[in-house]
Amino acid sequence: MNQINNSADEMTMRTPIQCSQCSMQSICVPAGLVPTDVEILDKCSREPHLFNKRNIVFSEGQKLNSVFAIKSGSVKCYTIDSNGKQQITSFHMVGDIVGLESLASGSAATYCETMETSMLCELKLSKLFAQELPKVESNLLQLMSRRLANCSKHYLNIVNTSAEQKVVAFLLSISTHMHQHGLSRSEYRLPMTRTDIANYLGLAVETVSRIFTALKEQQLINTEQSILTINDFTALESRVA
Amino acid sequence: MNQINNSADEMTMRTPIQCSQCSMQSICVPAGLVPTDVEILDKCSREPHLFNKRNIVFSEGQKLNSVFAIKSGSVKCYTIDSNGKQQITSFHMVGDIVGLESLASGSAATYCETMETSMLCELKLSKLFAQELPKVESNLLQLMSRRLANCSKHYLNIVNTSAEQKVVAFLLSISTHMHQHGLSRSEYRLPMTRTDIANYLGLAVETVSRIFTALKEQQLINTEQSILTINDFTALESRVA
DNA sequence: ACCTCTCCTTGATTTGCGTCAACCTGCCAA
DNA sequence: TTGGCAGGTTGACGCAAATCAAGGAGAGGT
Repeated sequence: MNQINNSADEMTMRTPIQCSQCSMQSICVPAGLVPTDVEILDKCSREPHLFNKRNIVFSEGQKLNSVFAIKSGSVKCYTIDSNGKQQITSFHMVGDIVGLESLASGSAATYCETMETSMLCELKLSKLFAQELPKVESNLLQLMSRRLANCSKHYLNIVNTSAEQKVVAFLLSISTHMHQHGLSRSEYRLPMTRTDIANYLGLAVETVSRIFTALKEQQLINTEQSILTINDFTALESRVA
Repeated sequence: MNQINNSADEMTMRTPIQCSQCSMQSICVPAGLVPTDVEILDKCSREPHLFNKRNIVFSEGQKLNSVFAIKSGSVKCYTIDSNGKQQITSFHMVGDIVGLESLASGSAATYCETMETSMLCELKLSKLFAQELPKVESNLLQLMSRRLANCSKHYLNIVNTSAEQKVVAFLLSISTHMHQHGLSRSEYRLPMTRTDIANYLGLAVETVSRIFTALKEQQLINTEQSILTINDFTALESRVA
């Protein structure tokens, strides 16, 4: 998996290319996707873009009349505050749709940057809405409703919890996401750096690092390279309760 | 304003009644509402409910095929975690729509409780979607998109800021909401208790109280009863930057 | 080979805020 | 009148996590 990404990183194209995966719709949609996501991903107009690691998909304030479906890879969304400090607002991985917050204003609310080589499908809103598909809006509504619910959930993880609880809840939430998308929930790649995690959770890097080592010492998790393995779900879940 | 609420508090009806405001649509919609809100509020089926202070509008997990538009008053949404602790996820005031998070799952994601005597219009989703109105979904989409954006904003206020910044940002965000709804941005009622604010912001009550006194000592704000007055916007805004 | 840069880790020290405790006020009921 | 209760304020103290500091490992460039 790492190797695939690394070799792909060496390609430097940023312009839209024909996506080999997307020529086959059946492969395009990961197994286990929830129905709504499938339906929206199916609307993918077969113009997937390949983005290199650390490429900007869109910038804060940029006029934006599309959303992006993540076919592979992962992105982080962040704002830059008045002091120039980056604040990550969300991570998105395979199966996610990015840019929903921009729908109302017509301009992007955050920067969106790939954390690794990624493939995104641009979904033009005009097409989505104007086309024959009457159910897309309902699907989008469902998607956003779920996103709002997730937002509250993340919020709960942030407010009134210890640093350890935040990190554990974070790892478990990714695990859940992976599982929902038909991937292993006990072993997955963590595409983001400790610095990114710390930023996202409102902690210092050092704190995140210390918690990772503590969890490893307790044999609850393992990390090799960027692969995270969860050894004991029940123990972890009891920490966040 | 307080008097009106107090007298209304003495009424103990919880069942739907004819809303005197709603019989006049023009009064029903507060001046200054953003267009989307107006359009959705107009769909209000003229069956506003009067809720007493501290009434439950809906409960977590409850089957829910409606959203609620707040005509007057205010509510708090909260979850109860496994330890029985209440965690407030959002406050909503006049002009807001509550229950959007429940749209996908069909059951309420949080409890919703009035903080004062309030009038809410129930908007049945079946009606909204089945009816002639083709634009409602788009409007709802816009609304949810904006809500998502707000969610991120609140998140930014919570992560990586001092207790003072959280409180100041909180006060300013309410000020903005009031202003958007045609009310005074420099003087408004704070319907929630210090305990609620602390819970919402992830702080201790004592901390919130100390910050209020500090801000008062610096002449930045004033509080009499539950009326909050903002004396110096620029000074406050510089604190959160 | 060497340097630089990013990412991660660990230790020592400091501090912001939570916790505990006490007290005041206003409201309601007996 | 008294007592109970909820909400708010203030002070003293302790701790969890930020900050400061240093060093190691790996990747990439010259």
